[in-house]
Amino acid sequence: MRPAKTLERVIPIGTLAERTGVKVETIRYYEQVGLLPEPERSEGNQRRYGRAHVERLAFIKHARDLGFAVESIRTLLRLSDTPGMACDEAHAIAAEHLDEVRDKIARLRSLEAELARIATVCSGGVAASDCAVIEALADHSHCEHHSA
Amino acid sequence: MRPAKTLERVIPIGTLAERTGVKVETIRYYEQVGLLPEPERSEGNQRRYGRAHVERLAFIKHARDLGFAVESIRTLLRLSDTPGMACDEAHAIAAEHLDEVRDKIARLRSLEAELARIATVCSGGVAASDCAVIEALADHSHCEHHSA
DNA sequence: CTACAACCTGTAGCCACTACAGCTTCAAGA
DNA sequence: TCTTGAAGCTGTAGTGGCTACAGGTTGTAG
Repeated sequence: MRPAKTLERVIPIGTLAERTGVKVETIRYYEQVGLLPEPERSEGNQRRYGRAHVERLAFIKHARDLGFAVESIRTLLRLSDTPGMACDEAHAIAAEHLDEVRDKIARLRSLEAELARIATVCSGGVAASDCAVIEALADHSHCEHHSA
Repeated sequence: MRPAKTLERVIPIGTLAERTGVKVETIRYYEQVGLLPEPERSEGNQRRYGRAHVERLAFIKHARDLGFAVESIRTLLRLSDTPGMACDEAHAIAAEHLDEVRDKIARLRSLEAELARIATVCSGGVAASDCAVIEALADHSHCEHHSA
């Protein structure tokens, strides 16, 4: 007897989407940009995926969720495909991305501080000519933040 | 005698760019999407800006630096143009944006934590088959983070 | 008057999708 | 076996907020 549906050896794109949490259109996009290898096709030209695709797409999704750029993921996948290759490069990509994330957090925190200041002063209800939000945006003098 | 160049009443786009820190192309873009009103033109069809444009562009730049979407800025500008209008809306926009920024910070912090974990374990030099970065991305099991 | 920087318009590209139009295929029920 | 409707297909265009050209015109200092 054949295995239950959720354990089948080849699955269509919709099932792959469900199983990985990646949308159908996004899966086709990943194929188009060369992240996901082209799968076999049914007689009627529909994509049929196997276990390897599920794993690879899960890898991609995990990396995307962590904010890695598609270009970085391409490199990470290449590294994971060549097991003899040194891990230095993967480590460098992760470390660099971590730096970027930390930078982004720092910048957002300074935005948060200024926004909080602006939003607190103005509690609404006043005429716009006196609105602290508008005034704060119009007047750049007493703020020391930097461009994004 | 005429005033010094930096104090002139009408300025070309390049000077406006210098004075506000907004690139020439971006200024034209803001005009195109209706954030900055169309200025007068010279006889030769070149844009000539006045004091009001400098102020409005500074407002826009400040708001963009704070991460406000162009659409929000459009509303904020409209509010600042109608001085009788209540400030509630401006306050709501700022408060909502502050919420978004805080959300973003929270999400980035959880990314940071996982990236730090991944990057620390793997210090490079090992073969990719044993690389903690690759493994962590391939194996989703011991991580509880959520999609972006 | 000449040279050259600065300006002009319009279009295409960036990232990582997302949405749609207009078609074909698959699979389950009658 | 036939029908129906969900799911699949390709290709194109749109998102946001710019940025980067190409190929021309204007402004201005020497």
